[in-house]
Amino acid sequence: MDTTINKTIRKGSADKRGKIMAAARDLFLSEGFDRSSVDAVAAKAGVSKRTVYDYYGDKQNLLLAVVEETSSAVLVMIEQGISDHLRDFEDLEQSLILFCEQIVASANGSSDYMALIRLVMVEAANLPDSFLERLDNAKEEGIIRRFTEFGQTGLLDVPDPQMAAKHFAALTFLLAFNQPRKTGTWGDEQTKRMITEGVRVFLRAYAPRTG
Amino acid sequence: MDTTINKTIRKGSADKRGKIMAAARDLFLSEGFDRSSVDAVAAKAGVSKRTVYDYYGDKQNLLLAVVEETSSAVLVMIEQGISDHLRDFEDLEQSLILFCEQIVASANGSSDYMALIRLVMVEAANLPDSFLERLDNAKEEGIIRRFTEFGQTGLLDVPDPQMAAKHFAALTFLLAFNQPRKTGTWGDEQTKRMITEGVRVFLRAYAPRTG
DNA sequence: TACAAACTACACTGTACGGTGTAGTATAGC
DNA sequence: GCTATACTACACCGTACAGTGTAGTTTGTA
Repeated sequence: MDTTINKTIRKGSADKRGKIMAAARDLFLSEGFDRSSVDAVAAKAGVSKRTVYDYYGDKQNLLLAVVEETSSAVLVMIEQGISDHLRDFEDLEQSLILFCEQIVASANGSSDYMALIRLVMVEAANLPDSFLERLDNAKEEGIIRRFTEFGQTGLLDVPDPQMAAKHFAALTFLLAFNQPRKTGTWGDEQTKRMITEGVRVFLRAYAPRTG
Repeated sequence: MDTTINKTIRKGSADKRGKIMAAARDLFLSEGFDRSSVDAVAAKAGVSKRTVYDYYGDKQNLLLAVVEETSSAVLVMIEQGISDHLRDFEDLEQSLILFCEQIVASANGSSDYMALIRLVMVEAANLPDSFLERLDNAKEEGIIRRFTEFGQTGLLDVPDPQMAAKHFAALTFLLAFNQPRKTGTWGDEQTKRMITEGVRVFLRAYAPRTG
């Protein structure tokens, strides 16, 4: 989707555009939308404030672009995790753990899932119809597909793959993300243990029935 | 803790104080801290802006009071849910479901857990040392105690009650709260189903070993 | 009724910020 | 060199809002 305003579409450097996006993303995700001034975004991007307005029209539109870009990054990251760990593997438990760890680890970059959710929730009123819902559904899709297959091959007992995906997410990264982080980043030992335990509980509940 | 500023402690109407608190709570939780002006709080409380400042000193301090009050309300609400459903019961599954439904239902009032979490997360930088952590721990305590007992009486197999409490919360209300809500409130059929399924998965994973 | 505390109404200050307008500079293609 | 486009620097406007000061009004109480 094109999020630029009509009046002035700069053709030239997609470079500047990228720098503005990155700066806005960093600031919005860490400081929040209201607390980030356009002046600050411009300064961080190494660009004049006027250029920001020439590219994105107004602050609202910039937010929209940031949310779209970050959503996309999050989805790509999840897809990557699936490719890396849930296509070919030997130990299901170990693979699920690695998958989660990769997701959680990547939340300290341009695809911070939790920061995005927070931003979208707070700013929901000013965003087009339920961005959150779309993101929420899209995020699950890949996992649902894998779980469906696991069900078919008898690796798991999943009568409702969508619900199973929700449960899996809840027990692992959702739990990790909702954990108060002291140091500012995830990835510590406690988080790893939480993921491991979450995966085990999931597998215990969704193990194939042996009867 | 007394959150009033020193200079003028009004003795008279704790009534006004309550009205200001309620107004600030409603506005901060629904609109967010930055988006709520002190003028709006005063108007909603039916009180002059000056009175707000006389009682609470500044906006920051008002936020602090709101967070403390709401935290307290949330904890009381959880304790109430435990008393109502997890002390004496016949069917564990049914009781856990009722417990969760009560928690989720009460999130449309003065003890909106999720709104509080959101507020504290966004405003974390301006709040005393990790309010979030304290709230997070306190919230689990009651549940941990119940699960510990369930473990002792053989109702569940819980080697680590704290982790079990986290898993339970994740599978039920955490999941429900993170669900995008369209209508503005929870409590619909989909939420009920999610709670039911979450409780079942929890019980499947933590059932006593029959071996 | 008299007095003090509680409270309101309101004017006012300072500041931060979204957004615009514009003159001037850099740059690339002709 | 000429010209158009991209961009900066900067002044500027309007507004929203935190917080204060104060004069005057209400209200509880002796």
